[in-house]
Amino acid sequence: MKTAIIKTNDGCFVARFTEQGLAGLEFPAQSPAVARFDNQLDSAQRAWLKTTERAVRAILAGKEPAACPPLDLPKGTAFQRAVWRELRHIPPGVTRSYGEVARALKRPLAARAVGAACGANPIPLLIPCHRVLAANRRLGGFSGGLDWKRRLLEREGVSVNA
DNA sequence: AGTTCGGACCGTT
DNA sequence: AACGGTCCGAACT
Repeated sequence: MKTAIIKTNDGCFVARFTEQGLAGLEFPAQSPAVARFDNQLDSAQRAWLKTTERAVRAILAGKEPAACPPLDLPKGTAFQRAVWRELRHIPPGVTRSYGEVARALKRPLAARAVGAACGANPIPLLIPCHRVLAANRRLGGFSGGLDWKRRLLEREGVSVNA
């Protein structure tokens, strides 16, 4: 697993690449105690990095990315991957509730499990878990911090209840 | 209107 | 067996 940095106006994101594709994306750490980075990406990974950079910047601007790198989601359960795949169908500016995602997966009562799967999402932004709100149209939770969730939604033109 | 409370639900560890 | 990025209705203010 190789690590790369993506600089944006909102801070430096951390991207993790395997031989299969992008495996992880981390929000900028408040304490940039960044460990050592072996930036020895191979050529395929360098291409993925550029695609990832453009995709991240697009989403930070509230827009749909033109392209995404291949995603490598090794340690996800079948249910989690089903949730993550469903999330990728939600375009910018659109939100669903945890329960709605559960129903789309034919597990109408699994709203809480959907929330847990969102929390386990290794690639935020590209897998847009920030577009999933509580049923009362309030924010719900977010692993990366609710301020991030609110900010991302605002950039997409979504207004959220206090 | 808004808020709190309790129970029920599901997948993961 | 216990815990969550939940949900809904009921019972409040």
